[in-house]
Order: sequence, then structure tokens, then C-alpha cells
Amino acid sequence: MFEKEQQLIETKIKEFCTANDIPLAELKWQPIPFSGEWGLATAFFQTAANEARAGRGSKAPVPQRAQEIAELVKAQIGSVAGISRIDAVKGYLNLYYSTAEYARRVMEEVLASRADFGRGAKKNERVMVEYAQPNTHHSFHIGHARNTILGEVLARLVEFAGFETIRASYPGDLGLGVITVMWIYDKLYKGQEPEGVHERGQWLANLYVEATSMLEKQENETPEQTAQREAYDAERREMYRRWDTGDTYVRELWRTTREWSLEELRAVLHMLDVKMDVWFYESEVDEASKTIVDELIAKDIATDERPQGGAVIVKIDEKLGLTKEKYRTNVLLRSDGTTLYLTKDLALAKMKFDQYHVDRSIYVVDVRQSLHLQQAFAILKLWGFPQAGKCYHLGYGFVSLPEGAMSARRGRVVLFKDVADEAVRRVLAVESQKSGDIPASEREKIANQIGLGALVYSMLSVDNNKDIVFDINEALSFDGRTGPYIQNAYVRANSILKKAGKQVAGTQVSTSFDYELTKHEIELIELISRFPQTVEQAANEYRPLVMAAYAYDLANIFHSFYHAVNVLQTEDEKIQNARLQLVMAAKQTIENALRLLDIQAPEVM
RNA sequence: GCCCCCGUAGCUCAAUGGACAGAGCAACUGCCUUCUAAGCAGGAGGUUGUGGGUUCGAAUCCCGCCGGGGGCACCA
Repeated sequence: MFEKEQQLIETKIKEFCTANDIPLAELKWQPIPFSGEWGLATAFFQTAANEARAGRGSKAPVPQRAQEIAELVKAQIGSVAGISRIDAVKGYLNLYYSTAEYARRVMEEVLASRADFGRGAKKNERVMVEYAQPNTHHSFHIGHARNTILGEVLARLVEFAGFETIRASYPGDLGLGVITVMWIYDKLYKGQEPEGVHERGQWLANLYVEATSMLEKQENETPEQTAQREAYDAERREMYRRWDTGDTYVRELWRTTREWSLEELRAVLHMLDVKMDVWFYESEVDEASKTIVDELIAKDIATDERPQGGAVIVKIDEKLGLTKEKYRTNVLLRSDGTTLYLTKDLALAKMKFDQYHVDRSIYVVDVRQSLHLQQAFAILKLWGFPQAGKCYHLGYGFVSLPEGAMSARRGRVVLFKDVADEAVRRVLAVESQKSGDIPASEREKIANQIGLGALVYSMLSVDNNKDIVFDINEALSFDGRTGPYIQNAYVRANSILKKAGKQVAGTQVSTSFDYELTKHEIELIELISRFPQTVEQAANEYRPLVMAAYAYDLANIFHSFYHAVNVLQTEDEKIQNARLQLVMAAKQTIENALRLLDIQAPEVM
């Protein structure tokens, strides 16, 4: 917002250094910390160090010489319009903005852009974010929720940062797990179908647990039990074979049961306000993946060992000319001619590049699949896709339970829907004592917004490379560094504006901040002004946490401001108008941040 | 054996080369006839696992060690 002034000063510094033979290092600017005032700072340590190395300048120690240079530069610059003061402190040059002017510029920008405040300039690049890849015939658990929330927030961030963004889901709708559920359904539960989308999804998950116990080798089996188990397994294998050959009955059974899972997935995505653009199904990619194998063999990227009774493999390190073991060797086609996960991911990547013209491809996948994805990216590079360098794996630590890893097999999972329901119950339980007057018709909706807000924020406030041990009391906490804390800041801002009523309508952009601002107002304006660069950083680094941390900081400062400064009781009308405008800007910025975090902003709570 | 990630306050986590390492939770002290206390203010809590190195400057970069987690071709 002060780019022009900054440019002018940079030019002056450069001129001064050239004239005085000072080897100026690159100028890096940062906000002045702990000042209670706004401004930019740059350090001269590097310059002083350069000078010392070249044997020039005074023989003073670096910090002292840096301070000398800062003082000389300060004297040289003189006064600049829009900059109230320049200080040389501890080797830093601090430029303080004129407060009234700074506040005016920030407010003007927020209130002119509104929902677009912080939006980055349009980039000519198309990004695809792939997330939400649960297996069908199971139920959506809290680990899937972390994946989906991270993916959605990342998509929102890159989209808001200016990239054309495509959201892609990739459900795993084939494999032994799927067949296992179909087998037990067909054998024991045919014709049954619980009411309710989520109930049906959970029922399938339970069938899987039951089937697993029937098919797994038990300790101290009697010969009869062993025979029984082997018979079951033979039935399951037969069903897999029939599925493979396209048997009408089995395929129909598959489509029906799969649809139950997909309905549940769509319902969960709807709850999380996720609108997928593209659905890739593993079963569909499977067909396509068979054709790429021949192409990779023809290009001499893959090695066909089938004539020797082996598989089709890619010796990745060898093909890349690496002498040290890095990507190793991986199989593309089993010796029985069936494809693997890697084969499908390669085919899918090709589809993304060729059909969807994706320039940048982000995979939100569990960190344990890091090697696998690095292998896939390396093969894409060998294949000659220029986008291979812009494939990025956003790995995240897995979500486990206090009693250990989740296991769909054993039914030891925490289902997303159960947690979400519990969240709503807990909000409703405290609503009567904590909330103001909320119309009965709104209660459920607001409880949903707050409950999900708590859950979503708990998934975002931990950096993605960290594992999470899921504790429902922590995830659904409403106090302190949580979603509801941020939502409450929004509600309070809204409440002030609502009560102000008339004044808001009359508030003009011409409002002046030409009065002595309190420390809280200064901090609030400062943080609002940093929103655009925070969006950029979070999107560039693919880190939702950066935005989550910002939203908390902004809410935190707003809460302090709220207590310290009573807006509606401000007597001077001019000052009150300025403060109302500040509240409007804060409300807007919190709203924009919450939207990026996939958390709803309730009007009351 | 090789590769990746992590080690920061009692606990859960921030801060990725800059000025004084910050929050929340737990515990402690205050603040509700006030724009909603899902909040605010205050004190307490740290030789950033450890030993070296690079740098004017290191929680951050490099090397060693200790401790924890994950992964290493016909699973996904």
C-alpha cells in the first residue's frame, strides 16, 4: 500500500551507497515488530558484512557499522511525503507511515473490494487439486475428513490467490475390500437396505468388519472352521473373478452398493460445502491405465519382463541416470497382466494433463504415500510431461486414536458423521446459557456452523506434516484457539454494526482517521492490511495453517479492541464513524478469512 | 541397510536466517445492571533433545550423536 514511497526510498538508498562506495546488499523489507506503529524496516548487517569482507569502510564490528550506515542513510533520505518518521535503530532503518494516511488507505481498499479483499491477480495457470479419495463400500472417517478439509482449503486458497482451480475427487471403487463387502452382502444381507444415507454407509462399514472376521484365520481353529473359512474365501475369489470378466449380476450388485457409498460421500462433501468439479473413479482409470503400459514400453521407459515370466517394471533410478538409490524400481503391470496403483496414477496424470490441460497438479494424500508419488512424478518426467515439475504432493500426517491407529477392518474408526453430530449436540447444550436471543428456527443451523467450525479449525490449526491423535474433546473445544473463537469475533463485529444501524448507512469512505488512534486500533488496522500477503503466502507454500493462524490472530486483536474501545459510546461523531468503518473492515476481513478456511460465519451465536 | 518427517513451556502446537522464541489447554489473580463473558486483562512457566560447524546474526542452514514416527517393486 506504500509501494510508491518504498520505491522512492530504495532509490535514494541505492544512490547514496553508490556515491559513497558502500557495497549495498539486497534490500529486504519487513514490518517493524513491537512498535505499536506501522512501518517497514530493512537491515544493514549484510551490507556492513560485505564491506568488512572487502576490507573497506570503518573497522568497526558489523552491528556497529550497520548502525552507522543506517544513520547515514537516514540523514540522506530526509523527509518523504506519507512517511511520518525515519529511525535508525540497532542496524535497522525503520520507516514509519503517517497513521491517518495509512489507516485511510487500508480502509478504502477493504471497503472497495469487500468479498474480493485479498484476492490475488489472475494467474495464467490452471491448477488441479486432487483430494477426497476414500474407498467406497466403507464409511467416511475422521482421517478422510482431515484430507478433505485440507484439500478444500488449499483449493480455496489457490483459487483466491488467482489460479484457475479444478477440484477433483478420486474414490477407490475397486479391489479386494470392495469385493469383500459385496460378498457378505450377497450371501447374508441381500435385499436389505437401511434407511438414511449415513446409516447405509455405516452399515456397509459394519458388513466389512463382519466379513473380515469370517475370512480371517482365527487362533486355534478347528478343522471345520478352517474348511468353512476357506470355502468363504473361495466364494469371494469367485466373485472377484466374475467382477473382472464383467459378469452382469456382479456388476449390477457392484453399481448398486457403490452408489450407496457415493451418496454418503456426496452428503459429507455437502456438509463441508465442497463442490467437486471432477470425479475420477478408480474403476474408470483402471481401463485407461492398461493402454499406457504399451506406450511406456515403446518409449523404453518401462522394461517388459513378461517373456521371462516376470512383470512390466520401471527402473526409475537407472533411467534417470542416478547412481544412488532414490526412486528405486517399481512394477507397472503384474505378471498376471493386472494394473497397480502406480499404473493408475500415471494414467490419471496423463488424463489431467491431456484432457483437463492442467499446468500444476496438487495431490493431497497421506504422507506415507510420499515415495509412491515421487516415483510417479519421476516417471512423468521421463515420459516428457513438462508439468511433471509442477506436480506437488501435499502430504499430511495420519489421524490416529488414543488407542492406536484406526482400522476399518476391525471397525476401530471414528466416523466423521458421528463427530459432526456430537459437535452439534454440544453446541445446542451450551447455546441456552451462552447465546443471546436466537430464534428457534435458526438454532439448528447456527449449531451446525459452530460445531463444524470447531471441528474444521482443529484440523487446520496443526501443520500438515504433523500426525494428529484425535481427541474429541480437543477437536470440539469452543474456547481459546478455536473456530468458534474466530466466529465469535465476527458475530461481535456484526452486532456492533447492527446496533449502530443508521450510522453505518451514513458512513462514507471519506471518514478521517485524523485523530489519536489507540494501540488496539493500530494493531487491528495493521493486521487487516496483512491479509492479502497472507493469502499469497499460504497459497504459495500450500499451507492452510498459515491462514488458520492469521485468522486467529485477527480475531484475537478484534476481541481486545472490542473490550478496550467502546465504539457505540464514542462521543465524537467523527471518531465514531471512523471506528464503525474499522469494524466493518474487520468484519469483512474475518469473513474472507473464514471463507478460505471453509468455516461459516454466523450472524449471531 | 537406505530414504523421508519430527524433537520448542507440564500438555497440544506456532515462529524456516533478523530486533524481546509466541499462542491455547491445565493451574493461579482480577473483570459481566456495559457493543453478547464462546470474551478481556494480569502474573507464572524456556540454556528450542545433544555436541560441533557456517554466519554480523541460528529454534531455523550443514555434519555427528541420542530419542520418536513413517516408508522401501507385483497392497492401496
